[in-house]
Amino acid sequence: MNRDAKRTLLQDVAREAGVSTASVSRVLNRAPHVSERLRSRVEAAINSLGYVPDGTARALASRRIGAIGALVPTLDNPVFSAMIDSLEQRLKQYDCRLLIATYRYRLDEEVESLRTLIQQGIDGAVLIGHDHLPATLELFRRHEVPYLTCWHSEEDPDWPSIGFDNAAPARHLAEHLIQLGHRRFGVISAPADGNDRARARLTGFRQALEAAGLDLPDDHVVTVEYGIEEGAAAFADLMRLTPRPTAILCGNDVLAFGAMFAAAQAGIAIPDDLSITGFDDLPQSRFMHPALTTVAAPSAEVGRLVADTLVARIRGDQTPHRQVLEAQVVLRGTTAPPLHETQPA
Amino acid sequence: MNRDAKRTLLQDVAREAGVSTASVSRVLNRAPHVSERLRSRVEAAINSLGYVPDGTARALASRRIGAIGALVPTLDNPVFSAMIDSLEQRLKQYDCRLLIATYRYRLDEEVESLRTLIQQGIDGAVLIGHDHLPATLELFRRHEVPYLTCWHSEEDPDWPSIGFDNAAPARHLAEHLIQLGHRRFGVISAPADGNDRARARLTGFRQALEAAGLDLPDDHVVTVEYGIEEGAAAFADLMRLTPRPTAILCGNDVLAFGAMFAAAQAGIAIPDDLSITGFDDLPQSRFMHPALTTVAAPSAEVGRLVADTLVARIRGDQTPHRQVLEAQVVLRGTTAPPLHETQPA
DNA sequence: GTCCTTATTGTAAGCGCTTACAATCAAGCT
DNA sequence: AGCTTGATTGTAAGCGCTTACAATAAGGAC
Repeated sequence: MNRDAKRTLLQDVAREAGVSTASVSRVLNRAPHVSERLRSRVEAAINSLGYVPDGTARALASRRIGAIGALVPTLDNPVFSAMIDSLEQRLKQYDCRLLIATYRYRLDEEVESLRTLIQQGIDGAVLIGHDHLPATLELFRRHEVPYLTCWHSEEDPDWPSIGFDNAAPARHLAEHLIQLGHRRFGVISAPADGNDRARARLTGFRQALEAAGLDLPDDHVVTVEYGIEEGAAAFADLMRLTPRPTAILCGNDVLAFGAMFAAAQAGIAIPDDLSITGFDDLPQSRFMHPALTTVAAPSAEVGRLVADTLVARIRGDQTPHRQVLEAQVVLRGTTAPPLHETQPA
Repeated sequence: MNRDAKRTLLQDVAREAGVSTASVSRVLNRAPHVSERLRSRVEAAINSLGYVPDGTARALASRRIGAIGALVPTLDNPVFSAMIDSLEQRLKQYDCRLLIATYRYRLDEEVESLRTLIQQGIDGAVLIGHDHLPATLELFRRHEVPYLTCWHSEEDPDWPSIGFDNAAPARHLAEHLIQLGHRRFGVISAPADGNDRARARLTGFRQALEAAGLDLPDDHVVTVEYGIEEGAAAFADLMRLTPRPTAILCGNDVLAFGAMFAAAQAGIAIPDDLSITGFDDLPQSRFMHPALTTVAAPSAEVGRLVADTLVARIRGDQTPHRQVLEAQVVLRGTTAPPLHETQPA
């Protein structure tokens, strides 16, 4: 922003209205103890001069920035962009802007981005998930920046959170498949390193299998980066196992899309020959053929609640340390009993 | 950010290093005329005190913010979030942060958001598309904020741009279908109001049809909001026409997904009974069954180029007023000759 | 050795606003 | 009328940094 141009300043408004700068500032900030008469005089001056306060000066003097930072692994994943979308819309209602930084699942890059954001000036910040470097916490503490994590539901005194249990719905998904008669499972997971959500989902799958006395050999768990193509490749790997799994649990919908695509290519019928599940419930998941059985991550709700809660924290209000939302299993068309098998038990 | 805690200030660093505040500032800003000896002394002091400069004060004094604003209709559309993702990554290299605001396709909300961003402080801004209210331009001019528009390629002295022609590829898509033998077309378009891209694509479709002497009655163009469901509903409308169109041109991939879904539901085979095209080339489009014929919008490339160009403009460098990228038609499986028709000509 | 340049460094005046504190004033009491 | 009280408004000191300008030091040329 070029300020060489002589802008109208608060001072000019004060002169125009014949009041002090303090009064103008008070009107601007809706402070108490301002008479109607003064207010209207100032407002008239503001309008006639087209005055726009300088946010930078305001921030310096008031120690409030009017913006929060959001650190997300990537915006490429619709599940995050949906969350950010609702977060931003809600923040607007609090007259608060949104600064975004991505770190491509590299926690050290997360720290760096956070450092820059804090230095740049933010009133608060929200992170995704529970996995973070100690340096991250240290930054928040040191600069006394209110913060929140989301998308998980771990209980941790260090990390206030708004999210949902990633393990339980994953377990339910697996239990559902077990109940349908499946005994041999394959899993396609996102890299678990620095990604507690991926780990929790995997844990959920494992819990269900273990409880049913089923085995999940290491080579039945394929870890791949996020992406349809990656999901397809992982699927191909799993199909090379003998005997083949009859159900594939995917760590997210996009991986499941890839698996479904690869299945179609290979002439494997879903769900007759093989069941597949996802996690996230992206908009298109219910429009697939067949529609994807998955878990509905409450993206928009998380975004809204993060906005409300973080703003409250910034104001110094008390807020719950941990807020857990529902992530419902959505049974659709990609899961069915394993038809071509004898079904024991 | 709470500054009640006594932070280390630039002053403290100066005292610790036994130099003036100006010298510290010079070191911080890599200014010329600083001796090695002084530099290292100051750097040592900075490290030992763990000093972090205050971005707000810096912004006020230097008149540089270190952040740009991006105004997008919505992040819910992957095509935009992909662009934003690459924009942010590239900006990081210039040590520049990204402020995001969405306006849900309401141009008056765009103006308001821009006003807030400018007031808050941004060094530059990027808008989507060519349709904007005069007030938007007025804001840029008045506050002398460097700006850019993207995602379109209109030639307009008021609006520097980085994007691609939306009409030409749309025309090519229609021409391709005409060449395949199609004569009766349906169009599913996003609302054209305030959305030049949607209009341009529609224009492209019309040009091709007109050139071929084909008619496109008003009831063959259905306008719906963005969304799979919306696309499906529009498709159903078009299928009620008699005689039915043999090809449906969709304004974007998501609408095409909806159409494909509805077609499957209705037992209409794509592409045998009906051809469908999209626009955007979302990641999943090539993984549909059949894979979607569409136009590849260079999202990531636009993001990168916007970052490079806007930063250059902020620095005062000369940059091209209009940069046009390629948006290639991608022929895939949803388009084929209209089999069940006698093919004239 | 003196004077002029040029490279470094310091001094201090802002950047445009907020806000503690002081001053003012009208209203309510005695 | 004189005093108190509380609501309004003004005064001016910052917020933490950058940078124009002055001052000083260090080379060179004569």
